[in-house]
Amino acid sequence: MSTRQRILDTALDSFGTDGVDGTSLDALARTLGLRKQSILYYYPSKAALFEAVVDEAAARFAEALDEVVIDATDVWEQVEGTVRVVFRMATQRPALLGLLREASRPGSSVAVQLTGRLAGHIDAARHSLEIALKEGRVAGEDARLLLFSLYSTIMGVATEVEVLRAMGVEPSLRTLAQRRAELLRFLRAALNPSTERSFAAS
Amino acid sequence: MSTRQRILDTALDSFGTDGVDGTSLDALARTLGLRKQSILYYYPSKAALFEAVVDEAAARFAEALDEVVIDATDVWEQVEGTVRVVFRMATQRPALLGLLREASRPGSSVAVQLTGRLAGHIDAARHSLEIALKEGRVAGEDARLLLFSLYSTIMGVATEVEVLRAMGVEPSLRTLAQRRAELLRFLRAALNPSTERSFAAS
DNA sequence: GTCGGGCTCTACCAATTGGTAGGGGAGACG
DNA sequence: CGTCTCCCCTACCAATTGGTAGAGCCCGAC
Repeated sequence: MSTRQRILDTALDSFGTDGVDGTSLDALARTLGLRKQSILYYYPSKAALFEAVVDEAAARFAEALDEVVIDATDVWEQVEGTVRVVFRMATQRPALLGLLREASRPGSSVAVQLTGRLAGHIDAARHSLEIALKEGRVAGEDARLLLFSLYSTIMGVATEVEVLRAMGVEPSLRTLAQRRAELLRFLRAALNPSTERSFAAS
Repeated sequence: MSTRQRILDTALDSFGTDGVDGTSLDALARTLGLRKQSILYYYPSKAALFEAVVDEAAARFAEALDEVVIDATDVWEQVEGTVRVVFRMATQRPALLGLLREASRPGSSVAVQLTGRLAGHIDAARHSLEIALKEGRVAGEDARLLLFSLYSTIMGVATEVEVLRAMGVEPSLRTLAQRRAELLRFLRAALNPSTERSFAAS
């Protein structure tokens, strides 16, 4: 792999795990077996490197989601596929999800950039949600807000490991399957159109 | 307000907004109209200050949740109340939620501390969920995982402002009410016990 | 008055930060 | 051979980092 790509990869892991502010170019170079100046040769500044890393992460995320969108024939399959993709990432490359979290922090400088790269997928998802809503195949009022709720749930369940611990569940491969099953059940119930308004308080 | 408390408050806002690594003691002191050494007089190190801030945030969060738990007579009211509390914080003190997010980052040194402080509330919530599950009043398999899903959804919807923007919704007071209504509808549907397994794929 | 504790300050410090300037080696190509 | 480009390096920099040492000030108690 080219040095340029190695830097990008290592930076993604480090930024996604320790945060951008928590990662120094020196430390990054050390784990790469390089000097900091070699990093600055490829990327003129730390900010530029971060932007490149965000682009890389967005590209990988989009790429993984593409499989889902292509195969899926309806909304529920898309949700299921997205959960599959996100959970795969959570085990194989948690730093990638951490980086998305880092880049989408309120007030982040790269938030616009990140969301721009994923705009196509977001639009597609919103569109199929809109259709499904109109046809009464899923429950909800606003496709955008529904998509937002779905995203929050999936990403939260996939990444909030410490919260999971707080609930008394130690993260492991065995509990991961359970978590996924429970998440899918949760989402399926939330999208189920047949029961709107049938569950009143108390 | 005492200087000690002022430091704690300002640090909470700064840590919650810019992150711990993104906040220097010098900058913090500057916004306080003090020298950094005055901060270090009250808190012997930045790490100690962070721990104190985490405790403070946990206490405020717990305090706000207490109102909910006291009033609530059933699970759904607790969920509704929690959403109310979290959304109030999201508008009145977003940095507090930001700090919870910061403190619960995977691998965070203060994660144990934070979750310890909230253990009582977590246990109580899990307990009432367990009872409701047993009595068939809510849908689900595992109370802990269900609580985890609920938390992820609520916190995500309340804090992921940039994602919301990506969905095409500009955060404002007007859309906030919509977001909350849609979130409540989403959660209500997800918890609804009457429809388990009635929504198959396709 | 003066003593002492609580509080904030000035003065420093070594280490680390992101970044600049430029040297040198190795291979491609004339 | 020369030289040009690509790549990684050493050397250096000013600014900032968290943290130490200790002086001075205010104020209430004795």
